Amino acid sequence: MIANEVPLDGRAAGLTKERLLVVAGELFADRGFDSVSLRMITDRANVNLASVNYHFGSKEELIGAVVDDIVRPVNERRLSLLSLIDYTTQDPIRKIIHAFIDPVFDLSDSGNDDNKYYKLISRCIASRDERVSSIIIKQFPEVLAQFVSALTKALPSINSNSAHLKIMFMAGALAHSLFHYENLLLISEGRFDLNSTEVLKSELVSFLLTGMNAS
Amino acid sequence: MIANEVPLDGRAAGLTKERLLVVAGELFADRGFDSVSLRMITDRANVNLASVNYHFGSKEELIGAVVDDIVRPVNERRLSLLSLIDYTTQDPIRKIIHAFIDPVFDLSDSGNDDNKYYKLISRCIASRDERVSSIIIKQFPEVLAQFVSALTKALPSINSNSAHLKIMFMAGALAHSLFHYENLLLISEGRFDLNSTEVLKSELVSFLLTGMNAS
DNA sequence: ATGCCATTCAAACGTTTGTTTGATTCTTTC
DNA sequence: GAAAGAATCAAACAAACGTTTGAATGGCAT
Repeated sequence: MIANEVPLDGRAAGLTKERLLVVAGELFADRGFDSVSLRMITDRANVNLASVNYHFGSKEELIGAVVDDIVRPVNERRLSLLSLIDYTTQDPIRKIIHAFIDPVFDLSDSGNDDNKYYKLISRCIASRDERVSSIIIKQFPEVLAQFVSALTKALPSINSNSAHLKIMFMAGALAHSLFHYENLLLISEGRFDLNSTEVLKSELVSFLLTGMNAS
Repeated sequence: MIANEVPLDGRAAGLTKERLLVVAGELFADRGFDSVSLRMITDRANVNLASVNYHFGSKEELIGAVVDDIVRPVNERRLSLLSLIDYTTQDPIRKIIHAFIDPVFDLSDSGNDDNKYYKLISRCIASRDERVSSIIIKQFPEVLAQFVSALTKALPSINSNSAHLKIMFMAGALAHSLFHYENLLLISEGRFDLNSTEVLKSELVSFLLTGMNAS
């Protein structure tokens, strides 16, 4: 029966779990992980309160699943792009920068609801929450090390301190501008012609590009 | 009686309130505003639980007082330094950058406990917490506008979009690197010779300096 | 149809949270 | 020194939280 492939009622396997991930991601994105209760999530997802603990075990593991779902693909794509760089060609630094930021900007290319992914990923990148950063921290030293190594190849004269710091500057500029992008549109009413994040991205790239080559 | 000027017991006026601000600031700095309960604060400060509501009215107002205490002086000093800039002299951009970041770095010049102020102010700058950002937001549009204006004077060819974004990049790089400074020291054991934040600051300045002049 | 397993459900659990209360203690003022 | 006011205290409050429970419900193979 082909019709069974598209179940309509809420009892279909995997549907509740998926819906929890989506709704939790939306709420976490614009209210933070602490301020969102399980009841907010389950109410909005039209599922029972207990289903969170049934499918994920605890709220902490739900947060972990949401964070991992968005951070892991980004970091994997970063390392993948980074490994493709040929340092003998021109402008390897530009490619390093794109390897770092493109996977983030590309998050909402495939679908709708732009700000959701942007706010969520920037919350993860710049998280000050112990529970979240413990997940990020597991992946980031590897990512950081790879980008430091890449930067050293592209700029042989750079020292380790400087390379580490510049990666942090890049991460900070990315996360901060992405998270406050909405606010920026509101503050300067009309003066911004940014319907998409294209302008933000190109400004960010040129800003980082010169910064990486600094002294 | 001169001796009365320096009261020794806990009943002296203003002492409990002051101690609450200090201890709350310490705890907020490295655990965030949500994760710290009033009982943690009052226990560590050796004061009664009810004294928070007596002196501040609510937890939210305590957070507000702590945030305001650290953010307001920084922003005032920023605008003060900014107003002193002579745009006919050389390197006005460098001075703009210093006007933005120096008041933050200077926070712990006067006293001890470096990381406390750094982590707290960076939590405020890059806060994703509604309660905190509502306090920051009140002051930041003015600061942002002034720095955009300054950047426009120093770089007449820059457009408004670009200027706004570059200030955000600067704020993000500052907050992120300052907050994760500890972690950075841990990750690269020994390789960092940064006993102070001097190296971080000078790297940040040269990074931002070239970035501001980008395209 | 029947038994089985996964899922959903309403309800309650114990804990922690910020807040309030009313009595008590100290300081200040006359 | 006694009254008045400010500050501290132990105790309790109601609300919200994450979690657990046990029954009810669904699909599915036999």
